[in-house]
Amino acid sequence: MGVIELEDGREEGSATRRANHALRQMIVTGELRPGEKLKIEGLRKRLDTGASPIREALSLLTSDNLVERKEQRGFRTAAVSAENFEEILLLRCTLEDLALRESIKNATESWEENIVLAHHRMQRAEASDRTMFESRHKAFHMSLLANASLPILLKFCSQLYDLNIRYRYLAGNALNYRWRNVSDEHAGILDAAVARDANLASDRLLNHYRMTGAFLSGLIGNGNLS
Amino acid sequence: MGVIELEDGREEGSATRRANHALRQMIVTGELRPGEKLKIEGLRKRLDTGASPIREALSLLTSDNLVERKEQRGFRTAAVSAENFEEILLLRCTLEDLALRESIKNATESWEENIVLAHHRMQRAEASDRTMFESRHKAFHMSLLANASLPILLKFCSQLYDLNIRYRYLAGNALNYRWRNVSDEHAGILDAAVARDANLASDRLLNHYRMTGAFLSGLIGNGNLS
DNA sequence: GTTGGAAGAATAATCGATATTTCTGCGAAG
DNA sequence: CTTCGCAGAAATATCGATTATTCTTCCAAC
Repeated sequence: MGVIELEDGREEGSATRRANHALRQMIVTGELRPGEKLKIEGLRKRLDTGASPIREALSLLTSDNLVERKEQRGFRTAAVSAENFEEILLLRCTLEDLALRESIKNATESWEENIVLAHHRMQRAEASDRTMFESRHKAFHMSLLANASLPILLKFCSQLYDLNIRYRYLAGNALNYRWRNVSDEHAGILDAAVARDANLASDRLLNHYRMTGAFLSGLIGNGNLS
Repeated sequence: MGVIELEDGREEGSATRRANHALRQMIVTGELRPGEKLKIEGLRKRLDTGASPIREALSLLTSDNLVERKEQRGFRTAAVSAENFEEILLLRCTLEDLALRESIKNATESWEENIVLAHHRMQRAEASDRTMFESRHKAFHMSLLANASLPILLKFCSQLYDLNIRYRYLAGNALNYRWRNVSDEHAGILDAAVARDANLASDRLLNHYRMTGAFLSGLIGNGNLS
């Protein structure tokens, strides 16, 4: 399969897929606020599509814990809370530890090349816009895990990643000043993974999450979100 | 909230919810075979409803890993494989261990009563029909975990439970002869949980899964499914 | 001043029909 | 004998409209 692709091309695919991507992005970035009512008619016009694709996309996002549904009274974006954030952090640490170790256990040359590449792309984007950086940041983290032959686990990790990054967006620019250290942390994780040292890589990865997590927890505790 | 409810009442709710339950049940029990094409028109007539509820339900089940979708060529039930089964087993052991320990950590009197009750109901159903037993078997296992204040984790566990039980249905009646011991295992898990001994409860629970898992793995390896 | 409830508006859920894409089978070319 | 490609058929995806439910407002009764 060679090298992983770069561009996403958000125009391609069915209306349902487009709606799914667009809505996920809007929720994750906080363009749709937590707990906000999601009226079909409004979204239909906003995304210039029919009601069916919107409803299907919302159904998908419901299973991904980004949207909540109440029988006969529609959809709204998932609520946020300190407990929810703590749970996401806990699950990420548990599941990514497992996935990363498995991924390293199966290490291959092409996987190694892919994580180096993903890391490079993330670094290159760091100066430019947030959306691009976040997209590549996710790609980097997922690439670390990608070699675990555990598709369900990877799906859980991807889901949890999206849930987590939403809190980062909600915390807004208060987070920016930390990015310098984060860059070192990423390099450290990459190095350990390339060296195929599972213990070190996992330690660094979990530490990376707990650092950012503790920082975000502080913000959340002070009522800086929703 | 008092005591947990018994009957499910599958007629209530919206068409989408009904379709979701019905399709989930049909896939889990193997009435719809693994990899089988799911044609909207056919299901529409079978469940006597419109295309929209069917599509929404299938979208939900896609996120639950029971249905697979390919762009512009519809839905089919998820494939089964030895690897898939092993992954489900691994994830169940990891996640239920976490959930059970957390549940016991938060132990309360009403939770304790609920697991005793759920266990009793399961035992009472054991002689009667399979569907009823399986429904209560799931209720029992989920009740053990229910006291963990980790809703996302519980959702994952519920999802994995459904994925797992599907293999049990596929293995069919080859499984029946084991139910005698399984009954003892359940009692052991319940006792340990009531005694709030997290280590013992988790050991017994995971052993319970690994026993059934090893047995099923044997059948799967011999090509007895799909 | 508060409560209860009915009429109307808004919205969700569902249906039936259409447009678009994929699948199937058959015949012609190589 | 195989491969290619073009109808015709089948199925998916999507739309627009209808039905059913919930929400809101306002007025009357207490």
